[in-house]
Amino acid sequence: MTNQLDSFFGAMADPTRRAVIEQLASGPASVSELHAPHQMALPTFMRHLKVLEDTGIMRSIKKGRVRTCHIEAAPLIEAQGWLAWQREIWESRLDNLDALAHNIANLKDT
Amino acid sequence: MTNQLDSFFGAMADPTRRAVIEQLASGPASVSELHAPHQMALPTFMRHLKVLEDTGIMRSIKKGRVRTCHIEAAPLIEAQGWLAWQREIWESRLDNLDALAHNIANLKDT
DNA sequence: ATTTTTGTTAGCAATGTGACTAACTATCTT
DNA sequence: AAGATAGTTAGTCACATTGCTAACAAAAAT
Repeated sequence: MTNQLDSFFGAMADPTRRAVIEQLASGPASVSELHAPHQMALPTFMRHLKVLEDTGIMRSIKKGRVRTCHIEAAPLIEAQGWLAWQREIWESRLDNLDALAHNIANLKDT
Repeated sequence: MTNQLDSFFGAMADPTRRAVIEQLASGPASVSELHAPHQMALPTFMRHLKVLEDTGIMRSIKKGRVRTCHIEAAPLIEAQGWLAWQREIWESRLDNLDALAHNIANLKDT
């Protein structure tokens, strides 16, 4: 029962990592470009990148001394799917309750 | 920059808590009903419920000796929205790349 | 050939997380 | 009134997470 979702949500729980995702969403970037907006020390930041890469949310290749990072679609889609699925279930349930309420109202009217 | 998303994703990072959400999606349930499918000790399980409640994903009321839990829509919607937004951004980017690739192909053809 | 840039490795400290047991309270049931 | 049921509180423990600094390596620029 330990899905991909575990590590995905874990990865997204950190604001720094979400910010990296947001930045990467508009195109690939190098480590230092990604690091620039953040206050923390570079090694600390690298650990965040490692988490993203280990989860499969991000991939990177090193060319010369520059490592370029880019986003990977699959995990985001899976997680969004899970949430959408949950939402569908409880929304249909709410609809049923709503229908039930209407039926009761109609009974009153007749 | 420390949104609701922080605690939301943190809450969803645990399989036990996701299982609770899944169970709650099909209707409210008591603490022991929610606990039943899980091996862990009750106090441990209660902590998971507390996390869900603190995050606003779940709410509960106690009547007599039974505490009944039900799901709360807002945070799930917000998170799904964030993911959808991210996805839109990189999908449009991929579309652009695709269009670019086509243009290049067309240039070759002419 | 130096120096600068870009990233990496190693090791440490503080805090957070998820699990447990034991003991307890409050509410139904009998 | 006694016992069973449902949940709670308190205290402990191991491990993961997130931050740091210092020292290092490899590539590019001068």
